[in-house]
Amino acid sequence: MKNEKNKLTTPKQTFRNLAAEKRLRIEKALVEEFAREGYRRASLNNVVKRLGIAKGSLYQYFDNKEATFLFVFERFTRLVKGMVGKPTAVDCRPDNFWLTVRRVWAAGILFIDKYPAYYQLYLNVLFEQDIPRREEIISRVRLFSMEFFGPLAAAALESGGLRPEVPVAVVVFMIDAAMDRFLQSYARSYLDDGLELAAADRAMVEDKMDTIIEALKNGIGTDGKNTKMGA
Amino acid sequence: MKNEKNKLTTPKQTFRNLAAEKRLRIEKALVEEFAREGYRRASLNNVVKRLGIAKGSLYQYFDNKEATFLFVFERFTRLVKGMVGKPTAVDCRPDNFWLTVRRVWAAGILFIDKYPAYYQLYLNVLFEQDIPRREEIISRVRLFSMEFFGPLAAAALESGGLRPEVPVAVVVFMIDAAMDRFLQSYARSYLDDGLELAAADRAMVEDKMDTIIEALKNGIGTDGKNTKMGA
DNA sequence: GGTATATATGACTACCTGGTCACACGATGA
DNA sequence: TCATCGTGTGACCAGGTAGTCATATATACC
Repeated sequence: MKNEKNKLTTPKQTFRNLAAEKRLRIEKALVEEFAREGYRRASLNNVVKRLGIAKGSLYQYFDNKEATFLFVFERFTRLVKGMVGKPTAVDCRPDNFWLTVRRVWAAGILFIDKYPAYYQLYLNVLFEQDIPRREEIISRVRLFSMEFFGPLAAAALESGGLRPEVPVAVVVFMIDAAMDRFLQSYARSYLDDGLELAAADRAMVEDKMDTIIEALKNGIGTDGKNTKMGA
Repeated sequence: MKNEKNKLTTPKQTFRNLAAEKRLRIEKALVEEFAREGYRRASLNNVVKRLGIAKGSLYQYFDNKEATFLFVFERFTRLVKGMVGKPTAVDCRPDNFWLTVRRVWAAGILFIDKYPAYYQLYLNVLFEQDIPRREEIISRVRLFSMEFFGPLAAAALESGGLRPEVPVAVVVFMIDAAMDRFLQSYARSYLDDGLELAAADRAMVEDKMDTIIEALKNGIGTDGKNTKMGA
């Protein structure tokens, strides 16, 4: 996990020679365009127009449209790993599994607040077809969550923190499903079914999150009370 | 709920005069195109080319691209309500809440098997921007599920089938989140995190579904055993 | 100054899109 | 035979796209 050399793409030298300020301005314009329009519909004409630079310049920075996209997506994965990796690296011993879940979840909310365009970009990637190197791209994020929660859940199961009759894959599935849907509802109000996250303030959002985590933990039904105690 | 007159759109008379066989051929070509490409990128040029008819003909059947899309989406909602409405209308008394959940869920799986292109179309609608009359369209399906499960869950809560400290909105949220993610994983293997639904046969898929429903009911944790009994 | 190199430019191409429209076709009825 | 009418046609239009390239400009070194 140390070799960061397996990049998706590298901008041209010309781009790397640019002043940091200009580089950031270009990156921002690109991510905004891809976030708003998705990959296919995004227009580099539009990007250069808003940036006030010539079309040819952009092609001196990147080989083609695909390269611009892979560049901003690479930045996205870095931002994600920076925000999710940190709060969980502190203490992720198996006995506080749910604390970790809560922290990752909260980090997701924070990420959306801080980088809404990047999250939008990610959603577009998830559900648009013909994205360049799609499988590779998605697996970089999805499998990150899977590889992250998987071992954690396995350890929690081992130490009796999870019901033994529920397979680890199902545990990860349910947490991921609830978290993803929650964050999607948070970021895109029209996907909200009744939680009304868009209208809620920070404290209310975290409160709803906690309610859901509790419901994941304890279940929402009453008629299946055969909770076997593990270890 | 009886007046079916509030249609999204109506094709032109010319289309309605067509032989049923040709109508179906056109509908099939349209839904396939929208499923594969989403709304914006879908090409009517492509559709007429594959159908072997002239561009002008299509515009004698529909006013514009938007009308073709709304037409196929309308068919989708009808198909959905036909498949989900039926198995649940049989007996949806509050005491078999989980049975209803299971039936709707299974109907979803069946729908994907039977009309994969229509489901794909739906996913595209969910996550693409600038879809014509988007909010109206999404609410027709999303709220269908919400308005359907909401009262059902409220009744189940009333009769003691659900834990009283979990709000109805959270119950609906969790079931919807798990079900949606499950169906998405089933339909699009690249969204599958570890359930491996694409490689599973019918019995295995239903088995995994049941495991998840059980986990929703009873929870996946062991440390929160304060299950109050309601009524 | 001069020269070489790196960067900026925008008109241009080739191609695609949704939509239009003048016309062709064929059947029906007088 | 002529006229009408519903239907089928595809060249055409305006406008969009990704990508190119000869040219202009700025910078750096001598």
